[in-house]
Amino acid sequence: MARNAEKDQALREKRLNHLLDCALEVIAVKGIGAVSISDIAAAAKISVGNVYHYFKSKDEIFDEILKRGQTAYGEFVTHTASLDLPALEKLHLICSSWLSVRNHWAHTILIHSARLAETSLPGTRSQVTERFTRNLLPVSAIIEQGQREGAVIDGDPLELAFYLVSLIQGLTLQRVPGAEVQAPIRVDGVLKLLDKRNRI
Amino acid sequence: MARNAEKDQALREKRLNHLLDCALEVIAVKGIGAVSISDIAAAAKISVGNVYHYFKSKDEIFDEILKRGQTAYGEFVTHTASLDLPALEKLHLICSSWLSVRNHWAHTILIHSARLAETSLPGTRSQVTERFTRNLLPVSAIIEQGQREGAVIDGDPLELAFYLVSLIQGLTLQRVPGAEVQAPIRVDGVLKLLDKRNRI
Amino acid sequence: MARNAEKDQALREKRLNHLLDCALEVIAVKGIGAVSISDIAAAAKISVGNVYHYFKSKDEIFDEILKRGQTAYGEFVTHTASLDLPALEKLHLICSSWLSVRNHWAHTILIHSARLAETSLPGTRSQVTERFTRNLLPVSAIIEQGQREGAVIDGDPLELAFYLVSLIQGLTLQRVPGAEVQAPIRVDGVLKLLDKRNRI
Amino acid sequence: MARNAEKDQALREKRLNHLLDCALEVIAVKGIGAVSISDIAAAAKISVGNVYHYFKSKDEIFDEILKRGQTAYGEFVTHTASLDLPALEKLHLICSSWLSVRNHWAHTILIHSARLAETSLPGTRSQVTERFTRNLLPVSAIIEQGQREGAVIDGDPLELAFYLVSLIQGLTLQRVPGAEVQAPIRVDGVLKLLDKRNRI
DNA sequence: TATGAATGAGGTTTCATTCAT
DNA sequence: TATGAATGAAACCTCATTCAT
Repeated sequence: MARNAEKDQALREKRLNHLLDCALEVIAVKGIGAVSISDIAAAAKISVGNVYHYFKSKDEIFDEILKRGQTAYGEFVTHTASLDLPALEKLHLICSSWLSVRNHWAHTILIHSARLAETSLPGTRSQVTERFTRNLLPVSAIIEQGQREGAVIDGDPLELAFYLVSLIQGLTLQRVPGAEVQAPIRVDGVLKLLDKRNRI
Repeated sequence: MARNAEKDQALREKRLNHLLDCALEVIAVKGIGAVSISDIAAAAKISVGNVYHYFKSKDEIFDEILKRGQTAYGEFVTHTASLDLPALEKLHLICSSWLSVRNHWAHTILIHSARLAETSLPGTRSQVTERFTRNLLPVSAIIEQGQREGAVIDGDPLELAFYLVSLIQGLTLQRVPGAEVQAPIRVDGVLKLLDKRNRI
Repeated sequence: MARNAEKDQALREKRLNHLLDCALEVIAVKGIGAVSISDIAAAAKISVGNVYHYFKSKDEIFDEILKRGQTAYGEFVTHTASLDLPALEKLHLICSSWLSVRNHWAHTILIHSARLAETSLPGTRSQVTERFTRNLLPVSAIIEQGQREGAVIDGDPLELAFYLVSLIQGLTLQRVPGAEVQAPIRVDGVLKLLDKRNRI
Repeated sequence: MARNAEKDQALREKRLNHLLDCALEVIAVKGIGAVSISDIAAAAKISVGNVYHYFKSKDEIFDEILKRGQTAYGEFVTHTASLDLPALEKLHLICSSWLSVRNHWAHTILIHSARLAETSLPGTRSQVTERFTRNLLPVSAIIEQGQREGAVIDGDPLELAFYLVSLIQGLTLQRVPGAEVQAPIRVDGVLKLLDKRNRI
């Protein structure tokens, strides 16, 4: 009668991921701050009380979403950096992915909300920031590659990476549904800011 | 007529401004979303109920702060644009002002929070966005001037202005107290992204 | 320089009456319970604080309005009773006045609201009831006259008066603006309930 | 599945009804307008917050009580109308029930309060009035029967029903605890107003 | 008398979290 | 695990009344 412990664990993992997916979805729709536990529970079609069998608190849910999102982004950037491509093409891949996928949008919102809010879990903010900083490194490496290729303007690669990512995030925030700034956002346009060649 | 109507009005105006200043201050410290009316009242050293003699609702307070901040910024940018200076120097003035003054920081936070939150006042979000868009125009004019001077890279001036402002805002958000990204933010570095000459 | 004390008193009386008129008006529009002191002050175009120079409390205002209304009604009924007319014509006068004049409507509402609410002034309810009961007497006298004339059905005159007035009040309540019952209210119809002759 | 869904639902229904009963009780004692959610919660011996698990707002509670009361009254009147009895006896049943049962009294108060107050739920007032009007129909039918029997005076049956019900309600309002009018209320006396025979 | 700012108590409502089943 | 009722703290807001001018 006893279940396989391993299988149980896998099942739990799966439900947990489902819960986080639903939470992110509902955050994207209602906006963080307006999202309650019961919203999340309803989205995942489980009961309010049951949410607490998977997470200790609401903040832990947000923490987990952030961790997942930033980790996935970090892996994507690291992988992109390792490709055999010119630097500008790599950056193009990264920027267009970031600006196009809806989940990235929600994550950006969450990252900034987590920073802006007085979240109760003390570590959240510093962890978010730390992961953010760590994720700058692959981008910085790409930029360094671009400088070696003569394709990217001079300057401290980490600083430039920081500017690029901040710009992308800034642009993402201009696209909040219901408050879209009416100005074009084009990846090519953004990358020209770093492009050394077409200036002269 | 034991009171002077004109003086009363001036007094009211003064107290109202004081209240808004205190509110911005406390928002800057605690972060919007964590700020309650009683926080604001305590900061201004008046009672909670009295706040409602000056504003109909919490949202109206935020609206007013936003309006004041964006209007002041708009005037500053417009004035800067009208100076008799090279474009890059004008941009330098704007960026360093924006990145250095603490109030600007709080305003940026507020602007984004107003967008991210499901605020009840229906017009808030669109008004914020509209003012934001309008404030792009003087920056765009400066960039156009810079292109005529051969100092700024080619491209649609409004688009470039949008990128510049989004970048500044993105950077501002990386400086939330308690979550500062450990990477340098230098106005000169930022402006090199637009600088045509020192690339070649 | 000193004003004439008598004139002062008259002026005060006049302002006081104006205040009460305005209060009744605004109660009629907004409904009691939704009316605040500041509503009344605004209607009378004086300041909130100044209201308290004329009345000790909100309840006292209501008390006074009720007293004025019930007293005026009592005088009207007493006067009507003293006329040299058949009883049914007297009743017709009373009923049509009651059902047609708007102020009467507001007074009826007030009377019942005063009873339904836990008003703080302890005497209010009993005073309202006492005046109500006293005002039944002239109506009762008219009914007695009608019985002597053979025009009104048999029965204790006071009891019949009580029924008639309760009926009028009940009908008045069916005419609250925004919730009017769609059924005809005709004085002739009402009086047929008391009419002895046209039945047989 | 540690719980039984069907049983849960029944339990909820039961608690909900209990809550409404307690609310009506406390309204009857304190008068509507003086009743707060915490009064209702205390009467039902649950916490304030928990009230909101059953009703979205205070107004919804009032709506629900009104609906229950008017519906029950409508069923009672309809049932009475269908009995095999002389019309006057049917009317006697209805009037004495209405005048004697305490709950009816509280309901009448509520009905009128709902009309007098600027309630926030927009439909409340019109719904109350609509149900009131619909509930006139069975009474009207009884009166028509009485006219065929030669027992009830002539006139539009609906109009007479309206008068009768308004009278009953008017009398009910004279019995507010603490403000009882000292005059007899006798069902026989009331019905004589409609009685054709004992006049001549 | 006249003003309206100021207060403070009280009301409604929301919601993260706990708990009995 | 799973449920959703229950709690309690905290938020927003209203308003009768007082008070300094």
